[in-house]
Amino acid sequence: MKLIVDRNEDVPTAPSPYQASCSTCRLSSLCLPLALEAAEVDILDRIVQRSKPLQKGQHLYRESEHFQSVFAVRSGTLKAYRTTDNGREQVTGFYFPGEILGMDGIGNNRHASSAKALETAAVCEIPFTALETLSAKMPHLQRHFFQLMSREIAEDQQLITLLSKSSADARVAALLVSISTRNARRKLSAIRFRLSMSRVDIGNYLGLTVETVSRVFSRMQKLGVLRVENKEIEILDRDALVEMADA
Amino acid sequence: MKLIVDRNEDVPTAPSPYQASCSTCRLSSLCLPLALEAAEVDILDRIVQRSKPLQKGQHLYRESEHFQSVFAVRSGTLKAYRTTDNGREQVTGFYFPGEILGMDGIGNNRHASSAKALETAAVCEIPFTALETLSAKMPHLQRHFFQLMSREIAEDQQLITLLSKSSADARVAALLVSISTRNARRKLSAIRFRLSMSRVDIGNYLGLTVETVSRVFSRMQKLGVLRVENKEIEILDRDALVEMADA
DNA sequence: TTGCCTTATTGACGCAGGTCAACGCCCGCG
DNA sequence: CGCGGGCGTTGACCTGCGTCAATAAGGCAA
Repeated sequence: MKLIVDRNEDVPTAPSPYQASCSTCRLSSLCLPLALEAAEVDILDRIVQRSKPLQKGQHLYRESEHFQSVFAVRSGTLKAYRTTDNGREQVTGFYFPGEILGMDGIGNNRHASSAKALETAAVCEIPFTALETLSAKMPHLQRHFFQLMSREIAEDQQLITLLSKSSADARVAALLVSISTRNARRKLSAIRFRLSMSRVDIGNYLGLTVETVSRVFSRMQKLGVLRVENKEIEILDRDALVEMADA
Repeated sequence: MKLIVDRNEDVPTAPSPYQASCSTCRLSSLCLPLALEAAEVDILDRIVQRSKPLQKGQHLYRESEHFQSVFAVRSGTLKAYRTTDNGREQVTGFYFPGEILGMDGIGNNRHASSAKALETAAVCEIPFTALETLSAKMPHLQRHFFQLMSREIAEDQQLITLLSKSSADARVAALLVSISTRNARRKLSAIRFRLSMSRVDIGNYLGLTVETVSRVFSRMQKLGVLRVENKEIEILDRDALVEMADA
């Protein structure tokens, strides 16, 4: 019985602006504005909606809901997941600040996955029809959005390869390298960070059980590759980790 | 030493037209023209290039090659695959007539995978910059292409789920159901067809060994779900197959 | 602070599917 | 038309990871 919690899971629709604009956003160099000129950013800015932060556990959207917007993460982390016919969950991705999610909903006007905040998180909502209209007028934007979608495809293919061919050690190593790299892009430490997702989520994403994930962490710690303290991770030997990731 | 074969693997660049136009193509209802009006199809037509068919084993493009075009399959089957750092191959998809491949190359102007003909195959080449230009002018086309990419993402996510959560039986069942459904879309038999890919390719795609694929086929045959005769497949109990696909 | 509940770790054991090996059957080539 | 090499099937055995279970360690509520 999670009635109380469920009641709390709706997406907030507060209208007030929570941040000035894309042009002042410190993530603009990684996000949608990336390829745009100042004047264009201002126009983009007008269609972007900002709302009050999501609390941990709140949904941004749910699978099979009507698709209307894609979202850029401003702060916090979200996970995307889908529910299989037989009721199990599959985490399909983790999204960090500067990254775009929701693009899997364009194809059928329905979200193909659900998105949930793993911690308090703020997002920018980008109504898709407006983005389309704008894209037709701004070639850079159109191109950039095609590229973002293409990269999502390429990343999914990498995950497919990982799931299809790699050992438990390699999978965990690959995830850690990925998080480390993405942190670096955001000018955060590539060697020390806090995992915002649970072991269950990690296991689910990587096609492993919690127990296996836990054992891999322990093993890597014993080998001196990592220091693990609950959710805090320190990468002691990045080369070894990269090595493990493709074994 | 496969020198002779390799010399034969280059993409043909013959200039002569191998088919009249998109408007007369019997696949136009599934392919890019899908969302377009007659006049628009004619314009699209002008950028599409047709060339001489690929022979079995020939590459359409190779991983990390400069990206220039996406391709629509006109006849035959192709497989897309990537090579991992440690040299193994991962098949990321099979492409049948009416389907588009190569979209994973847009992100970095480099093909993220290789594509190879599994049998004699004809494709239409769609130069991407021209497609972009056209998209900016034809909202239907832009929208349709966004949708195609989005669906590719959603399909990859389904494969991720399959690889992450399903048994060998379920994986094979899911592939057969997928082929069956796609055949139906093309007005071909959904219950009897010829597998254009080898058992190795199937196993590779599904994250299984050849031996396991073979055993699953035998098992399904014994259960009366399939009739397997070399590459010829007959689905005897589609419901059972669908059932198995999400177990 | 205490207490409860969720999350993580560790161990013992079993099994689905990988590995290794042998063999049969297509099919293309001479 | 016969022969050779890849492709597919089947069997026997092995192993990495899942499963089950017990315990520990956070973390949030009151």
